[in-house]
Amino acid sequence: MPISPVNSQFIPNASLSRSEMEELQRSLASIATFDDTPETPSPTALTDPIIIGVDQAFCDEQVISAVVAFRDGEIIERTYAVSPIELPYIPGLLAFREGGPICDALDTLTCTPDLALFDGSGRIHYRQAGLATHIGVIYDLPSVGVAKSLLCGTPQAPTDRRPVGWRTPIRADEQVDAQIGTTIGYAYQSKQYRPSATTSVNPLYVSPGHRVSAETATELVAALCTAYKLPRPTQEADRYAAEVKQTLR
DNA sequence: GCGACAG
DNA sequence: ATCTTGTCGC
Repeated sequence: MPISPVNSQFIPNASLSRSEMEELQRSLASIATFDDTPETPSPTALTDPIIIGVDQAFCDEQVISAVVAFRDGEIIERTYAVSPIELPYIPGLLAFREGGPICDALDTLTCTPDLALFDGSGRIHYRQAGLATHIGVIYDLPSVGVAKSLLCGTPQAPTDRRPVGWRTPIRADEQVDAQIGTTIGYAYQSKQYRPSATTSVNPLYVSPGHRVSAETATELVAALCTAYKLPRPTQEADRYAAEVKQTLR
């Protein structure tokens, strides 16, 4: 059975004003769940749940939103949607640029995912409403945000030159709409840094999207990071989006 | 005015 | 995100 929007009032509308977008984010953040639920997949039993990775590629005025579904480490479905770009990139409003296209792609998925991984932040966001949280709430689906750089918040410890598996909490600071000190995610070293000093590998910034805790989100990403820096679902979605992009040229 | 800023 | 060749290193 396919998934469908549960909280459709949050489906991104690119024609809203900036303040209206921010207000909608505060509203959806208030109903987001940054804790594990009975339906949250267990990081130590990842053979049964269906996990999807979502990522985008851009081509002129269009966005290719790709979704790759996994079960027991195998790809069971791939789908995508091509949508018009309706908004430029604005830090803090990424969901209004990529969210619509992502919903277009998710609505063509035929399987029923138990968890979604997104390229971008979840709770690590000024209003605790990053892309992963936004889409997770719309479908009421457990979701995790995996960003390659930090949008806001402060790492508890310096993140440079850390060994694989190392992590440190990302704490809310004055620019985050949360009690200062709240753990809103983790920096996670998924790949070894270059001992050569001249080149280094930055950590991933993992945060809860919806219905998952920061700790479980990080454990899930750790379990899904195999050969690459990015977790498999996201890595494959990235590759698939690029593959589709070539087709459109 | 200055600095910061997911993709 | 995207524009882009070679090159250093495991």
